[in-house]
Order: sequence, then structure tokens, then C-alpha cells
Amino acid sequence: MGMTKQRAAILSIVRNFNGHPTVEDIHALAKERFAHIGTGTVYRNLNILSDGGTIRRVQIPNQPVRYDKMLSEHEHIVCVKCGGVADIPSLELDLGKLPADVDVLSHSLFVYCICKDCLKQNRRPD
Amino acid sequence: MGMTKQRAAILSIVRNFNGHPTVEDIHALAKERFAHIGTGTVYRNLNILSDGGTIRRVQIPNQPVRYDKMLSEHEHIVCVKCGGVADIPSLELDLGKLPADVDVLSHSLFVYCICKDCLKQNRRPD
DNA sequence: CTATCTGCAAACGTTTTGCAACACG
DNA sequence: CGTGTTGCAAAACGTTTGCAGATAG
Repeated sequence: MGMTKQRAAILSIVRNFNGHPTVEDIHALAKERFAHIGTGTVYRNLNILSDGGTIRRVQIPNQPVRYDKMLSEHEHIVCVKCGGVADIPSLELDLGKLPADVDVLSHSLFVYCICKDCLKQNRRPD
Repeated sequence: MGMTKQRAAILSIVRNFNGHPTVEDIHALAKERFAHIGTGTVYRNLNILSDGGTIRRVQIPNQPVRYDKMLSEHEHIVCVKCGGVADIPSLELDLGKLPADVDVLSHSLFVYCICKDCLKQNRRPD
């Protein structure tokens, strides 16, 4: 996996981002360093980095993909009002209820809530 | 919510479908009854029916939306090879680990596996 | 020197939307 | 009659891809 300047920059953007950046977020920051970097390059590198396990892809239903620098096991909680995403510890899943012969590979779990900020502003879910 | 013939047909297609149809599946079946029904009509009606709680939307990351006639609480298991979807009983979620002041509204859980058919054919995940 | 990568632009698959004509109560 | 719906076509959205030239090792 050759580390081009662009790839290294994209990785460092994800690692330094406070939260779970979308491709758009990452592209905007990358443009500060490479004025002419295209979306193709950003998408391609994020795919390479996440396929290689260097970063993690976070695919929330109905939202553009986000990326996560945190590789250790955890889940995500999503505000239904503002779309904000936060990390939560991984919740125990009782897989004992599954048919015995099913071989579980992985899972994807999102917990939906209204975050404190949105509660304060008295917003309600759509 | 006025029940047009098209809306009623779409609802009955979802209710009679064995599994979790995509919009494409539903559209194909709807065309048997209304040769000129458009995708717009199908999407619009599925949105209205699921927003109203008559059917359930199943949004698996990286797949087109599916719909589910089953309204009672359950989760879905997805084959990473063939994309097949099956119902599984709702798994206990230990929400005790969440920050105390967070108000959970709902969650979305997908368990990924290789289904029996794909195992038989010795397929492996991508 | 060659394999890989870049920027750009076009294409992709899914879903939504604008609109004039139509159906229903 | 008027509100809500249809069919159609075009647009929107996020993402991928083809390509010719550039870069890394």
C-alpha cells in the first residue's frame, strides 16, 4: 500500500478529526492541503484505508458514509434530530437466540436518541 | 390517507410477499396490475405506508431499501454473500451501559452471516 | 522503469421531485 | 368542485469508474 502524500493527508485528517467525519468533511479539509484534490481520490483512499483496517467505515442507514479513527470495538449512538454521532461502549448482544447453525460474522448496531443539545433547544424528532 | 387502487395494490404486494421485497421487487409485481405504474408512485406510496406505520422500512447499509410487513419487534440477519435477509427474534440489548441521561428512542441492528445455501455452495464472503 | 496513483469528468444506482392530467369523495 | 394522486421525465444524491498524465519506489 504505497503511501502517497494525498493518502497520508487523508489518514491524518481522519485521525485528527473530532468525531465521525463524512467524505465531504474530509474532502473539504483535504482541499486545504491539495487545492485540486478530487472526490475520486478521497473516496478511493478512504476505501483503501478502511479495507486495510487502518480506519473504520461507519455506515449509518440513510446517511452518507462516515469514518472513524477508533478501531477498538464499540457502537454508535445517533441523534435523530441533528444527525450527530457519538461512540458508546459495545453492548452485549445475546446471540443465543439465533438458530444454532448460523455462523455470525459481525453485526451493525445503531442506537437512536435525541442528544442533549437538541433536547435543550426543545427540538423534537422528525 | 386516501387509499387509491395503486396504494392498496402496493400494500397487498408487501403483505403477500414471502420475504423482504425491494422497491424493484414491488414495482415489478405492481406492473402486473397497473402496466404503467411509475417508480415515483411506488416510492411515494411505500414512504407514505411506512411513515404511517402500516409497513416497516428495512434499510440495510449498502443495499436498496426493503420493506417488511411484520410490525412486531424483531431484528434482521443478512447474508454477506447473497444479500438475503431473514427475520430473527429481537435480541436483548443491555442499555445499562449508556450514559444515564440519554433517552433511547429506537435502534437498528443487523447481524451478518453466511446463509446455509451459500455455505453449501462453498461461497465465501467478499 | 513500472506499478500505482492522481485529477477530472462522466457514469452509476437509488431515490426524490416538478408538473400537468386525472380520480376520488 | 378541490385536494390529493398519478404517470412521466428530469433532477438529485452519494459514490464509483475510465482515462491520460503524474508520481513513488
